Amino acid sequence: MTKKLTQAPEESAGRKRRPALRLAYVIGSLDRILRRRMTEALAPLGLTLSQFTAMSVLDARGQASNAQLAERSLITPQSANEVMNAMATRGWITREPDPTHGRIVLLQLTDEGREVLRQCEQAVRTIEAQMLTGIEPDVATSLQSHLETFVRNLRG
Amino acid sequence: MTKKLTQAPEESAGRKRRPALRLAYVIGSLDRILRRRMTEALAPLGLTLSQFTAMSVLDARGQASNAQLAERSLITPQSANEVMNAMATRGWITREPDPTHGRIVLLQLTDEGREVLRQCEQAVRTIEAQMLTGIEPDVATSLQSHLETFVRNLRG
DNA sequence: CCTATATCAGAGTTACTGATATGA
DNA sequence: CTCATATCAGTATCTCTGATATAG
Repeated sequence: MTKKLTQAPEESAGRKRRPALRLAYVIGSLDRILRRRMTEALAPLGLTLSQFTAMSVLDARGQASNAQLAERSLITPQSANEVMNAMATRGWITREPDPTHGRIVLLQLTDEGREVLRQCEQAVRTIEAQMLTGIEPDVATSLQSHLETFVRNLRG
Repeated sequence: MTKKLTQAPEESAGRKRRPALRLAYVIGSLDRILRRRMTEALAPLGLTLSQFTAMSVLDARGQASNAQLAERSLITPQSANEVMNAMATRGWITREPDPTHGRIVLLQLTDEGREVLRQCEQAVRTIEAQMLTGIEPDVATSLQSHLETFVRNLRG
């Protein structure tokens, strides 16, 4: 580590202006490296990060329309549709018309899709474990809770 | 908010399998929404997020070669070069040959570049403030410290 | 000759905006 | 008729890989 990261801004220190690392910058850096690592880890399994995200959301929801999935995944319906096309081609999701609404198509993971997703989660777990080296479990839990608050604050 | 985010996994609950939200997923979500917000906020100022990141790194370093900047910004030298082209065109950075090495070009922010960067940081500050709504300052500090540890763990 | 740096050129990816069709 | 959903098509942006020139 060439440079120590100080968490407290020292703007009052005067001449030796060392711009404080913005929280957004740290999150951005973390995101960047995490995204890269996850993309690498998911590639051998045949998924992009976007696809993994969509599959995770679908797994959490159990069932969803393309519009719902898009909103949850923070992408446009068009993008979600494109991602889901790749998933459907590989037989990882099914598309069935909603019995109560002819236009809506309900998306759902297949058993094979769930299996692939489990493998992906295992790969991601490994990365997370490295990331959390030296962090107490309860600290990690608290941290995740706060990050979820951040997301809510920005969405609201 | 249609669905409350629970932080504790409930896998033992049996049938109602609700996959725990992975920490990576939360970070990814936060990154996604934060990136979008920052991109929107920076657009009126004429910078992309990548450009802002590079400018911030350059400001923190004071002076850097293209190769150094690329490494710090987590992008390739080619991408860094492209980003810096745009910055140089607008007069926000200068490119001077390294007196000790004819091939190396030292990059540095101009006063105008620093001014633009300050405006950008102000815009980003606003987004951060919204994100941190309801969070105690010391908690935010601790959080940032932990996130920096995450980055180190993943880089090492 | 070999390595590192800078930089030009082309390619691939990803998500976006716009437009169209259909069902409630 | 109006709105929501799904989906096709084209576009824009970003970063990467490959290749070239030069300095130590």
